[in-house]
Amino acid sequence: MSLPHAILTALLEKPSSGLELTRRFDKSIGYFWSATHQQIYRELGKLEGEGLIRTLPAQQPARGQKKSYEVLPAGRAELARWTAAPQDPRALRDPLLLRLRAAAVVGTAGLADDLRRHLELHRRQLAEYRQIEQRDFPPDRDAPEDRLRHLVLRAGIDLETFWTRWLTDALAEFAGPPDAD
Amino acid sequence: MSLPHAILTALLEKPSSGLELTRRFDKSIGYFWSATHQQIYRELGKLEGEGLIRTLPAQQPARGQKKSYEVLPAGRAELARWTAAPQDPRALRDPLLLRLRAAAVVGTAGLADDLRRHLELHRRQLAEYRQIEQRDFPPDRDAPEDRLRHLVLRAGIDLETFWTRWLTDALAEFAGPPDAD
DNA sequence: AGCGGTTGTGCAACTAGTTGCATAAAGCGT
DNA sequence: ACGCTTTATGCAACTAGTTGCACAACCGCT
Repeated sequence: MSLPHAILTALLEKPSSGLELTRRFDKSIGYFWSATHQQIYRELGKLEGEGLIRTLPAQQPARGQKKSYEVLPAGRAELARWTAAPQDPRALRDPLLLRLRAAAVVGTAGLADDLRRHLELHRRQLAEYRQIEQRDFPPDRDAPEDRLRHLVLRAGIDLETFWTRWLTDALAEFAGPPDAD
Repeated sequence: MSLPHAILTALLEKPSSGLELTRRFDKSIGYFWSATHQQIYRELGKLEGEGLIRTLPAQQPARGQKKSYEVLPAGRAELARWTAAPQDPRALRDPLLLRLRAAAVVGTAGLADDLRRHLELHRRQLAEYRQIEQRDFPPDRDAPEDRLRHLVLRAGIDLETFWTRWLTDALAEFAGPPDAD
């Protein structure tokens, strides 16, 4: 139930066409709620049908022609409602942890390489987040709503930090003590 | 593509019926890969059809009667293959972060209560993990495959620690500076 | 003018996961 | 022997997300 609200948020930040949204979902909002262009186009149609958004006037185009959307008052209200509504925290669900658990049963052969690759990817993501932090959230001025966005970015940074540390530990476990038996 | 492998891992650790698996998925493996009994029954049928598991002999029961499964050599091989195969890290996807981002646009009214609730839930989960750690992984002896399982549990502990800290920060953000405008 | 890449929108079919319900057997109290 | 609860398996229908492809318009090149 999150995708429509992700789109509403993105559209409130700036009215956009489907493709523009898709691009923006490749960064920013997409960092913690990714979506394909397919999902986005479908959801835009649905939201329009529900009267939460509308195409910017001065256009009624067909295929292959740009179509920009903006949020209607009903859409903003729905987003506010959703934001305030209680929701259960999402359960942790990670295939990598599952793989480690499986490796405890069938052995760790061939795993270390992929862990190293993951480590590298998480390091890169972390570096990207830090760069965004420096660019968008300089230490001094901090508008009230920027503080919230900064908080979200900090979550991303801390999570990537966790993964790099954890993967480093895991690899040490593999390389370090191959004795013990 | 993870559920079948989660089931294979669980069955290798101990042959079980569908219901027993469901219960075990409410803890242990389910802590990082949850599944409903529906998914499990369906997947068991599929895995049996593919010759990766079989019902324990001495039973050919119907509805309402227990049916236990064990992993066949082909199943173990498939699990080993999957464990060693490279996989991309799963993208972060969390509705709570989305909500904070939405709140930056439509306001934080009504949010703090639910954040407090989340904080409490994460604290509880953390306490539960720590208890399991004490029970199952005493500081001295550590069998080779227990080290891997311990590593996975540490990931859970660190992630819950992250969430409790982050939620505490977020709440401080709400309560602390209601000035600024 | 015509070809080829890029931009932009979208359908169809699939996989994964969830929810609600049906059904059967076994244990237990009376 | 009867009904009630618990244990156990499963079907059907749904929502969410992914993948592969089609198609139209536009832009630039030659």
